[in-house]
Amino acid sequence: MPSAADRFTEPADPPRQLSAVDGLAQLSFVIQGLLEHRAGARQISISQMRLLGVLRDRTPTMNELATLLGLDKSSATGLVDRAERRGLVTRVPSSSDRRVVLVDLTDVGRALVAAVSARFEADVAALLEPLSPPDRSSLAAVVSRLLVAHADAHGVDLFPLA
Amino acid sequence: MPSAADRFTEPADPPRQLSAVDGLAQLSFVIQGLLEHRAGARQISISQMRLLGVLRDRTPTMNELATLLGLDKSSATGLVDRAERRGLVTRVPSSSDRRVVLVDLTDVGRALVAAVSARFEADVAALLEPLSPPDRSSLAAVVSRLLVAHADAHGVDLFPLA
DNA sequence: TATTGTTATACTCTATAACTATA
DNA sequence: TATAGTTATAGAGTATAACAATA
Repeated sequence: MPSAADRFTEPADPPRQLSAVDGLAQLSFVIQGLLEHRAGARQISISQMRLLGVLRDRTPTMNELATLLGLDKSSATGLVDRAERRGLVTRVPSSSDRRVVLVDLTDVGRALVAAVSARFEADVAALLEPLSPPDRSSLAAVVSRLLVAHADAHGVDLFPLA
Repeated sequence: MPSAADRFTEPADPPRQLSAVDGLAQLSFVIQGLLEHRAGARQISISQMRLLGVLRDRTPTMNELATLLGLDKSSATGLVDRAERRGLVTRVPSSSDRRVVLVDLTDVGRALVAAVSARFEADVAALLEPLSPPDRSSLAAVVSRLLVAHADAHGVDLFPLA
């Protein structure tokens, strides 16, 4: 695993051509870093951002939420507790089953996730800016193919922000 | 931010063509998930994995280590404490300055990071398997260009495993 | 009895501030 | 005084196990 951090100690590193494997691995760290930075600017963790992202087009039960985020029920309780304390989400009792709690975005939460997402996507777009339009679209096509193949093979494995 | 998690509730989702921005954002989550999974199989967190990765080709001081990982000194102390308790790293007193502590991988730590890295890289390689060799190498070329441009623009921003 | 959600508890990870020991 | 590292403390995030309320 060649390290980009090597540039820290070897600044004169000649630009080498990375393998697709190494390049994508490094790129994934860069992109996660962009998200962390944009979310952090609003005092939001990646976990909170994923929570808000999931809620953008859903009002799930606590149980469904935990499954969507790949967390234990008790972890979801804590995550929602902290988000609720900050006014980003609300707990709504279900009318049909008194055991069930639904989780919903507040207006503040919705505005926050929209703002962070927009800035993050702009960052990724800026990252892609050195590419020519044809390069960009062939990259999009190749990456789409990878994601579709991966989703087909693993079903429900991918969990981006939302 | 289109969500891959949508496939959870809409399994019949037709394969859509994602934009390069959305595709790369999602792909970064997939790749981070692969790493988390392989590290987790050895009871190792991403933070511990990054620590071990940094130490693969360095024996830094605590201070250097904190800088390399982008952490506060005190966070590095805790990270190294836990790794040392598990026999993955050792603290070595500096011979030239009695305030300084160097951090080194143990053989166990070195074997662990090698094993996890190898499996993770194989996972990424498997992810790329649907691509034809020419597609793979053009992907490698494009991604390399992005990383070089990003490194040039931001200096020391990229922090993969190591 | 089974399910939904919370609570109790414990551990990792991170940060800030104060401290010790060198330099 | 300044630097290297640790400790004290606090909070987020996660998990397991036990629990209460409801079905």
